[in-house]
Amino acid sequence: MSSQGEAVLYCKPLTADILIRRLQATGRLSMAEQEALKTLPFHARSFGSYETIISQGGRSTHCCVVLEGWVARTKISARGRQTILSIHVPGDIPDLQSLYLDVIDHSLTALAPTVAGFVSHAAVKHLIERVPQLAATLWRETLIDAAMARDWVAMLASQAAEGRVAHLICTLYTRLEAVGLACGHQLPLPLTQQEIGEALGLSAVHTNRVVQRLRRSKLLSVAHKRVTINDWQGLIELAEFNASHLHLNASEAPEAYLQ
Amino acid sequence: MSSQGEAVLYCKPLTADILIRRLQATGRLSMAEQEALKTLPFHARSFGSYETIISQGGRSTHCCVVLEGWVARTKISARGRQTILSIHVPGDIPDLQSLYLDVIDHSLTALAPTVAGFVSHAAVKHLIERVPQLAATLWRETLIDAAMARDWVAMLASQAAEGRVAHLICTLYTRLEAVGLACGHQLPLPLTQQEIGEALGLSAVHTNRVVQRLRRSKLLSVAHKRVTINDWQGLIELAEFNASHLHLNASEAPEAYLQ
DNA sequence: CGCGACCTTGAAGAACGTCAATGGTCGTGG
DNA sequence: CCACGACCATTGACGTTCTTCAAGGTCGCG
Repeated sequence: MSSQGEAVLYCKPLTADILIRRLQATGRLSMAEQEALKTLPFHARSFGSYETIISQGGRSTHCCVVLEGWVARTKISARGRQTILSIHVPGDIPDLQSLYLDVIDHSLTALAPTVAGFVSHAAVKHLIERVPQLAATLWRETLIDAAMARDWVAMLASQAAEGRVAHLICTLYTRLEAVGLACGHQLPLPLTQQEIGEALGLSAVHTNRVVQRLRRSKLLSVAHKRVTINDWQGLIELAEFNASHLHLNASEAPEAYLQ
Repeated sequence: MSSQGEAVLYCKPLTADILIRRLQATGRLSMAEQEALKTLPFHARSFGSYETIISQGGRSTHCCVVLEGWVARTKISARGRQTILSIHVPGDIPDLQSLYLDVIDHSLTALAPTVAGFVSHAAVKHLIERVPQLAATLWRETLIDAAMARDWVAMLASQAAEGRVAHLICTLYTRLEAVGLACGHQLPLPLTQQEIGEALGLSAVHTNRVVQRLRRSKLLSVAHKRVTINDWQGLIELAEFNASHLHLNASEAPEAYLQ
């Protein structure tokens, strides 16, 4: 864990907030659970773009919650080529699995200036003993993470480049909206086309051409690291996107639910 | 759940055996856990090739353990094309996630004559209340499943056709070996080339050509639905395969662990 | 024997990768 | 304020990989 800024906080309202907001979006938290979460002691730490948050191969003693910014699970192949396995936004806990799997098989990298909160495994384990219902909630969270990975597999195996890019935009929008970080079919997107390619298994050049095609066909537009979706329905159809695997409560992400 | 044969059994030694063998391969089960697992009541049921075990979109009340045969998670896209999300062998619990996610976002299909054991969610939940350590064990099992999905993502995003086929063979061999269903670099493989293609995002024709190339380069040979790996090290390098994401105990799967 | 399921082959074209060069934008230092 | 460099998006040309269509071939099984 490399570091820039650092501070110990007993859950600034704001930071506990995003985690609770996320867990509320995929389930129902009892008051007891919310109170318990607010007692979780964690360190907050800032990372610059491309800084490594956790490195592959290590053993970790803490779980990391994304508080602000963008994080990717990355893996570097033997041939030195980087792959992005998943992309995480505030409220996600991208290494919750480290609670029970000691060796980390991928790195966590900041894709933009990011603030992450670190909670020790011991604290989490103590918490779920004290509030057993939270064990189910957190387990469920890892199951949703797995469902997202399977959805990603389906996208890679069944879609050509255009559908993949469309799918990426659809998921990111839906997930950001669920935690209140996007609305009105607009979303921030700090990724470079190179990185989008690394996530989708495409070259940067081809990614560029595909993005241009999506713009020309009026599905979306891009400006200043923000994407505007001009034709949500069209994008969903192209992507064959179905948000059900995100297991969001019905109130959020309206359109995506109408199959 | 369609059905052929059916029988209620209180854990035939043989069937509890494969599940325990699998859980032993990825962790350590205490005697208490083993005893508890043996009390789990389940139905066994047989399925013919291509029969659907659980259909997408339904809600499930049971978890399904593969006792014999081959099972795939499948998804049918809007364009009617089937994708295989993952492949499961005896000892796997391919829908353990249904315990906390009520809507199933994929189907389970038998790829060969298969026997599956069904355990009600209620029974599992009762079990993990009684033996809390089993909750961690089963949670961990779902985390390994997620790690496998991420590995699959990395393979699809970073590998060309030859590497993908090599990777598939490497994982299947390692996993079968872990439960004692393969050894000596030979494994049963009932999948058609069409299905291998559906799993790897390739057309059946191209899959065929790639398999031929692997045979001509002496990496493996195929006969009577059995694959013989002639050059394990070469196959691993081509596949960039690393078994660490399977989290098997070091004693199993020897070579794959070096590197 | 004949049928069906699967594997194999060829040919043409679409999708995608690589290499290399150009242009745009932004922040920084002079 | 301008020049510069860094980083990113964009473009063209060319080669490779992969898909699709269509037509055999092989093997096991009724």
